[in-house]
Amino acid sequence: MKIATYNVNGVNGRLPVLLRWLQEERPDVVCLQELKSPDDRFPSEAIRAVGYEALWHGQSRWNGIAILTRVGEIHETRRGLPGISDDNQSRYLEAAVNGVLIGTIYLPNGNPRPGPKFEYKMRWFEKLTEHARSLLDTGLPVVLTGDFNVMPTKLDVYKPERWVDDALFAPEVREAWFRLVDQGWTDAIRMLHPDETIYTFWKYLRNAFARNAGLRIDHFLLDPSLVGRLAGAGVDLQVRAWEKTSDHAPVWIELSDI
DNA sequence: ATGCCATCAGTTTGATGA
Repeated sequence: MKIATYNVNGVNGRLPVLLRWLQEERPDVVCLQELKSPDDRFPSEAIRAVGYEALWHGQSRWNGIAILTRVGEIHETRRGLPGISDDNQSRYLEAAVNGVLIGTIYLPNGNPRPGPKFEYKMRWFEKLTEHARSLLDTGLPVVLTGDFNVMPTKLDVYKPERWVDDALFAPEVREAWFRLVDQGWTDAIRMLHPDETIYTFWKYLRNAFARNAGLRIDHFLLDPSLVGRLAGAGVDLQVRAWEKTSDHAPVWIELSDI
């Protein structure tokens, strides 16, 4: 089963790119972030026309996440994190799909740091970590994936020295990441590619993609029961070069069948 | 230190992003 995550930066503005990528790569399950669409404008018909059922949790203008599948049904298990009011920021959606519990995440950016947005990011991270603990305790196969807005190590940042005060790379944010991962999760990309420079985001500015001045902020976390099934992982870099593309590229993992 | 570019709404500039 191939599972992908893609921060589309506007699902309606990005629709041609999204549909082309779905048709060319045919991932089985897809998590989307930054829909920037209210629920009643989510393009479910266009997505269904290329073979995918969808579950979405949008809001006007900002945030928003979705889970797509072309294998079986989507059984929603949660929208919004426990302990975080989800009334005005749609950032977490969870569903059982094809025998795996999938939580998709759009973790707050947190800039500027310090400030209320950074405090919100840290609070959100804490609540995610609490919920992740409860997911591990179920013993079910679980994938947590999406835009975590954190570069875990300096290998994940072009020019790390420029990012140490930023809300995506500040020490306390990386510490929060490792508090989460050290519960027993596996960073799937790093497990298969421990030493490679791998980025998933490049600013639109200054020709950043052509210079490979990027960040690795879109991640897959696997619970222990899934680690043995991890058969591949990568980034669909070609998509980032298309016209009217997102500033993120799609990221994927392959899980072998049981 | 800032802008660099791009999304959205909706009318045109402002909030947001990373």
